[in-house]
Amino acid sequence: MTDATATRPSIAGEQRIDGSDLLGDVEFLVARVRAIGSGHAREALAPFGLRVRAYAVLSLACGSVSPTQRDIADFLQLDPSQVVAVIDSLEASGFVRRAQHPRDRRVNIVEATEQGLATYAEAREAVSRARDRSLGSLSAEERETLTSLLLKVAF
Amino acid sequence: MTDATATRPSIAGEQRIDGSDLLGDVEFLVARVRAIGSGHAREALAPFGLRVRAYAVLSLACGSVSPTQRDIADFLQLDPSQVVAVIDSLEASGFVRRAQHPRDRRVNIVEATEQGLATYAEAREAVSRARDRSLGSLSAEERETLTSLLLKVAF
DNA sequence: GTGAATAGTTGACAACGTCAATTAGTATCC
DNA sequence: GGATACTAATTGACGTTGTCAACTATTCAC
Repeated sequence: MTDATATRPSIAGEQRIDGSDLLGDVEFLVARVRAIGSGHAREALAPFGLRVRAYAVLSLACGSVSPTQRDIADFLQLDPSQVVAVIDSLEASGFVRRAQHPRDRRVNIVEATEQGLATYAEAREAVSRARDRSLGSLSAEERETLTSLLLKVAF
Repeated sequence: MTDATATRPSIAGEQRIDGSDLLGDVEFLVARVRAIGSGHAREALAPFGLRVRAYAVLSLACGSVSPTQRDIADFLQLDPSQVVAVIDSLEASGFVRRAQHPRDRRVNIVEATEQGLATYAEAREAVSRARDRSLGSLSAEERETLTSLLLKVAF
């Protein structure tokens, strides 16, 4: 009776699931870690009226080079139509604006407004704290290692 | 003209996006890696009539202990109603069946059929090859490290 | 200048996530 | 042993996300 599983009806003598092959499956683990992390990030961003997706776009808009919508779609691996929706909402919130490209009238450049920059600075802190919660089981060195390995896979 | 970016209209003298803070953001990287990985997995699983989600459930059903639907929901972090839908489709395909729990008639035990086991064995290989593509930039040792770090975060 | 390609936009549709309510069965507590 | 609380599975609703095709305006290439 020392086992918390005793009250739940599983099969074969109250034996728990073992995850079989999935526990060694990087893709499964990545999906699970993402679910955990984006859940925390979502909570952290809610007070700012931002979702995870919009935060990522705002982050790009706040970078040193204002991106085009196409840049954003490529970088975030989004369909261009999704970028439209996110920027519509960010623009409605007053965080970014669409500006003309100097030499190509097809192109929109997404610039952060003052308000967008200020909000991003705060949101960034909140996300950072959320990250600390998600990665609490890792040492600083492990975090570093994880980041660099993911970076290799991601690009 | 040696630069492939020269044909695409970006801002500030054809300078590319630098990703700003996102490149050091574990959550962003995880999301991106997941998108890449599940894309490959989806392609690999399509010939079997399986989606990524259904493959994960089938994997559990093919494990040493047949799970209950509740076990599956907990392990995959799904709402119980989503499990219903996935098992409905797996059952319609003849890959699993719902069996009675010996001591609790509320509970369904999800068992793989012969066909389910056979299909899983093949699908597993296909997923493994897809994984090799996704993780091609990592050495075997790095893959091992990545897996164990993700495991620490995931559970 | 004509034809091919690209940026952004709109709309449609399936898949996914979340939540509330229902039904059937089991456990608890008096 | 009977009322009460809890749990497993299911259904249905609703908003979000992912994917795709089509369209317009503009630029590029020959």
